[in-house]
Amino acid sequence: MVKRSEAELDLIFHALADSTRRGILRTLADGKRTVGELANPYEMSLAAVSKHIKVLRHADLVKQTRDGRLQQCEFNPAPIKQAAETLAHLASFWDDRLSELADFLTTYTPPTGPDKE
Amino acid sequence: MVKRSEAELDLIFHALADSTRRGILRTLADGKRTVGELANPYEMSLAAVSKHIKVLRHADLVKQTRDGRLQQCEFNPAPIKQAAETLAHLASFWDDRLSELADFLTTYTPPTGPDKE
DNA sequence: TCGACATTCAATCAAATGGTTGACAAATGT
DNA sequence: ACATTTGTCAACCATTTGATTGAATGTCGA
Repeated sequence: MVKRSEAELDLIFHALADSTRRGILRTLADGKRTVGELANPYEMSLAAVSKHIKVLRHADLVKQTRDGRLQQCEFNPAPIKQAAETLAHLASFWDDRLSELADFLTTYTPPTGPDKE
Repeated sequence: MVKRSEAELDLIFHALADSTRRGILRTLADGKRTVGELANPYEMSLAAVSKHIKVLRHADLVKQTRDGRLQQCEFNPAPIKQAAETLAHLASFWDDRLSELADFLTTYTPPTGPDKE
């Protein structure tokens, strides 16, 4: 029942509309990663990946914190809920399942990645 | 379990990343509409809305058929399934609910709109 | 057949996107 | 102090997006 603005949904869906960014999110779903670790699999420059991460941050899908000279990125699933609500409402069903979804996501804690806390 | 191409997901999420297009889909979720009916609520030109619908068609979210001199637009929820699967997988849970979702969507028939069949 | 209606197409434009490179900054190691 | 590592920023470029307007297409009704 979160009051979701259309502008937020724009940011979220736009962030998801790129396979590189979805790939980053899939990696982050497994746990925290540094920007460098996230950039490694891709052919493009580090700066390009950094910009993709910035888009994800702007959509609040990724939280980033400095850890020494590393930037630790963490998946934030909360906006996914908004996206899922939108899809669910579009299909106009499933609203009973939605509360479970919301509960799960608000209590979700990502697994720890290969990095040390 | 359908293995979907990243390119398709690009199209689907991109189509969803615009509030006008989401508005059009919400209207269509209620039943068929003509291009003109869909365009009416918006300030922008008919041509602009026509192009938005084209984007939705390209993502296979809308089917369009000619009915006399009218173009009837119909919501196709199947791609929503792919988007939902992606979100579900990102949150890495929920996979048991996914089959219900898939079943629902593949058998889904939209309600009839204010137009006559 | 003529004209009104419904929609698309074509040309155009400003703004946003996604990529590059090089300069910069912050933390660490020697 | 100085160089290295890690990442961001700024400038630049090509392409795409989202909008407009006006012409073109197709269909119906008189």
